[in-house]
Amino acid sequence: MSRPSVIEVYHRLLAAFGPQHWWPADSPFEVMIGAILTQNCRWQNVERAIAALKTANALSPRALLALPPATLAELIRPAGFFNQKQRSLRGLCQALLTEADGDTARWLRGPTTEIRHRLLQLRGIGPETADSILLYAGNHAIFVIDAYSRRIAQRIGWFDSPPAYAQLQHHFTVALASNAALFNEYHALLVELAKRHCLSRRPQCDGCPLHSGCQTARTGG
DNA sequence: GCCCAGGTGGGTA
DNA sequence: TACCCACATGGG
Repeated sequence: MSRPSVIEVYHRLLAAFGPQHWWPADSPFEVMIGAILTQNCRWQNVERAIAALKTANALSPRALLALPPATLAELIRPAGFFNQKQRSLRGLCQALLTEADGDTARWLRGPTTEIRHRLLQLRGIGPETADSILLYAGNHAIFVIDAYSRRIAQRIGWFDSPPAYAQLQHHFTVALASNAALFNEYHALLVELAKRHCLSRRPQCDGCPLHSGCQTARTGG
């Protein structure tokens, strides 16, 4: 099988890695914060930033906004881009407070497309961050696309040229039942695959569950 | 020293 | 629309 289907890839990854139990966070608000902090940054560094926020008792919209911007920037420094991420975090918290009295679950309740539109209006929140928040904090059935899923899709051979965000999202969505738990698990498995095997920029193909189905394997990478 | 990491926004042609 | 670049830290 040289070009596995969307479903086949999912089953292979689940069989190889097991459930991933994402998102690693204690609350929907922590998911939202993590989604911004992880932008172009290793998760390990995000964990440091979140730990610092916890120590500062700043893991609520009100508490985070109460911090001076410079203090907030200092706390999240390990996650990089701390000046712009500090602005993004404050903007998100401001929206949560004014539109839902700081109640994250309430703010995320409602039609997916409307909440997504609102998220995309906020500074520092693009399609991936918005969809991560919708799926992992709000339990909305929306498929998250990231750099990993793009590389994976291309190396499997689903696309000849790099697909646009919406194009790849559509590719997954039409092939799967609209199910938040499924989308959650699938995206987490793709990230795990990329980190562990042949689909990162530094290919290590030994033991890759897609070994017979990705270009890296066929070209000996 | 160099490349990379669970992106986003602004500028230019 | 399609590129290019700034943003910044920490690990390999």
